[in-house]
Amino acid sequence: MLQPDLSLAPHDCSDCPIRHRAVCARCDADELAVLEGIKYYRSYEAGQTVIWSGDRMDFVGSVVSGIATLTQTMEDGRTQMVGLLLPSDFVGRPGRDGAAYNVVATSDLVMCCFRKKPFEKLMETTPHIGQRLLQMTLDELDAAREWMLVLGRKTAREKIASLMVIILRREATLNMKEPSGCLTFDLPLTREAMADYLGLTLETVSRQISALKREEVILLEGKRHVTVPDFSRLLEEAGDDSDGGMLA
Amino acid sequence: MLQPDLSLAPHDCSDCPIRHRAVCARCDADELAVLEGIKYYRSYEAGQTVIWSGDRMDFVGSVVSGIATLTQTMEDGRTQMVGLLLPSDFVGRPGRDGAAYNVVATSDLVMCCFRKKPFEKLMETTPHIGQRLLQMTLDELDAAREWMLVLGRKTAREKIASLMVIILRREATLNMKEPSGCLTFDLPLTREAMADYLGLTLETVSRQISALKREEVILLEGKRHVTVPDFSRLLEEAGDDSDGGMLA
DNA sequence: CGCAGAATTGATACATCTCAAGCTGGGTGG
DNA sequence: CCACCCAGCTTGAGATGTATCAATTCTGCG
Repeated sequence: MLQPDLSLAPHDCSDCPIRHRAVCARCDADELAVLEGIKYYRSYEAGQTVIWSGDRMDFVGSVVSGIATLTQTMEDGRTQMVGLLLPSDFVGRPGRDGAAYNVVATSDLVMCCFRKKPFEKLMETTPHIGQRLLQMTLDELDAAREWMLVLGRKTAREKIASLMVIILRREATLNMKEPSGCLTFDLPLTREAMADYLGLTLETVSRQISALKREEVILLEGKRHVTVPDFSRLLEEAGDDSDGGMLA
Repeated sequence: MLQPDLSLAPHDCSDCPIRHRAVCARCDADELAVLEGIKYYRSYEAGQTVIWSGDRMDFVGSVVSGIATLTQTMEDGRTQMVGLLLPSDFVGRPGRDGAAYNVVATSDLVMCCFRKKPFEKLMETTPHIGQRLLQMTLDELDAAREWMLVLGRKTAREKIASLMVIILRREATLNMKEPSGCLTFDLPLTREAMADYLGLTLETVSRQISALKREEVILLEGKRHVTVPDFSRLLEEAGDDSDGGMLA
C-alpha cells in the first residue's frame, strides 16, 4: 500500500504532537490557521523511500511520527547517512527544486507536508516561520559538525558509544531533562544503518556492540533493546567531555 | 600586535568586497545604513585565535578578507576541522552566548563585526537579514553533509582530491563559472590543517599529495601552489559524480 | 650560516575492512 | 505444529589502509 491509513493522523494543528517543536512552533493562532489551510498528510511504511536524491521535490514538511534517514550515496554504492529525522524535524529546502539526499522511512512514518510554492510565499509574509526554520537549521548544522568529529576522529568503539549518547540525548530533550544514571532505549536502526551513519562496516558495528556488552557498558535484550547501567560510563566510552556538552 | 593595522579595512559598506554575498547581501540602502551604524572591524594576524570554544562571545560577524578555520577538539587533543571560513562567511550564532568551536585565523584576517545584542534586535525588525542568514546556513549545512560523506566513506586519496575540488569550486563560485580544464590555485592550509580537515594524519596527507603529484593528477610549485591539468581527472579521483553535483 | 617550522619519506604496528561461515528469531506454508 | 526460510546479525581469519614512530630533507628567514 503506497499510502497507508491516515485515519490516525492529526488533522487539527492544536493537538499536533509536534506543535511546539516543528517549523510552526512560533506561529500564533492566525498564522497557524493559514498553514492549516495548505497542509496535508502523507504516510509511508517502514522501508519505503520518501524521496530520491536528485528528484524534483514539490513539497516540504515535518516528520510527525516515526523515523527517517537522510543518506548520500556514491556511484559505487558506498553510502553515508547525513541525518536522522525524528518527529518535528524538517524535510526539504525552500528555494531549491531538487532533493539533495535520499530520504527513507526507517519505521512507519507520518509527515505533515506543505506544497513548496505556497510555503515559500508564506515564509515571505510570516517571519515566525523563517525565524523558527533558521533556529532549527542552526541546530542541525551544529549536529552535523558534531558528527564530523565523530566520523573524522573517533575510533569504532567511540563511534558506537557516541551514537547511543546522541539517541539518549535526543530522547531526553523530549522530556526536558538531562540523561544520567541507568537508562533504557531501543535502537531505531539496523546494524547496517548504524554502519552507514558511523562510517563503518556492519561487521565492525556488530563486533563493537558485542564488546560493549561483554564489558557491561551496555546490556542487550534482543538485538534492539539497550540498557545503559551508567550513563557517565557511556559518555566516557564516547570520548565526550564529562559535562553534558550542552550550550546555551 | 594584537590588533594589526586597520587602515586598509573598508569603512563604507557600498565598496565592501563582500557586500553582495555576506549576511547583509539582501539589505537595501536604508537597512545597510542601520547596520553600518553598529558595525566595527577587527583584524587578526595569521595564527591568532579569534575565539576559543566555550568562551563567551559578544559579537557576530563576517569574514571580510583572509581565511579562518572552525575546529573542534577532544580532551586528548584530537582535533577535527568542521568549517573553513572564507570571505563573506558568517561567524557566530545569534541567540547563543558561548562559542561552540575554536576559530583560528589561518592567514591575516579582517572581520566585520556586530555586537550580538543589537544585531539580534535588528534581525527581529529586518527580515532581509534573517532571510539571508537562513540561506547561508542552509548552504553551510549542505557543505557539512557533503563533508560527512568525505569523512565517513572516502579513502585518503579521495579525501585529498575532494579537498582540492572543494577549494576550486569555491573559487569558481566567486567568478560565477564552472571549473573545468586546466586550473591553478594555492592551498590555503598547512599539511597539518588539511589533516585536521580530512580526518587523517599529516604524514598520510603528505604521502597522498606526493602520489597525486607522481601520477600527474596535480603539479606542485613549492608546497602550496597547485596546478590541475585536467579538472575532470581530479573529480574522478575525488570519487565525485562526473557532473558538477550542483543543485538548483 | 644555521636555525626552526614545515614537509617528506621509511619501517612497522594496528584498527578496520573484506570475505566467508554460521547463528538466531520470527514468519510462512505444508 | 513443525520444518523451513530468510533477513538480520554474529563471529572468525586474513588482507589492507592508515597511524605511529623515527629519521631526513626542504624552505624561508634572522
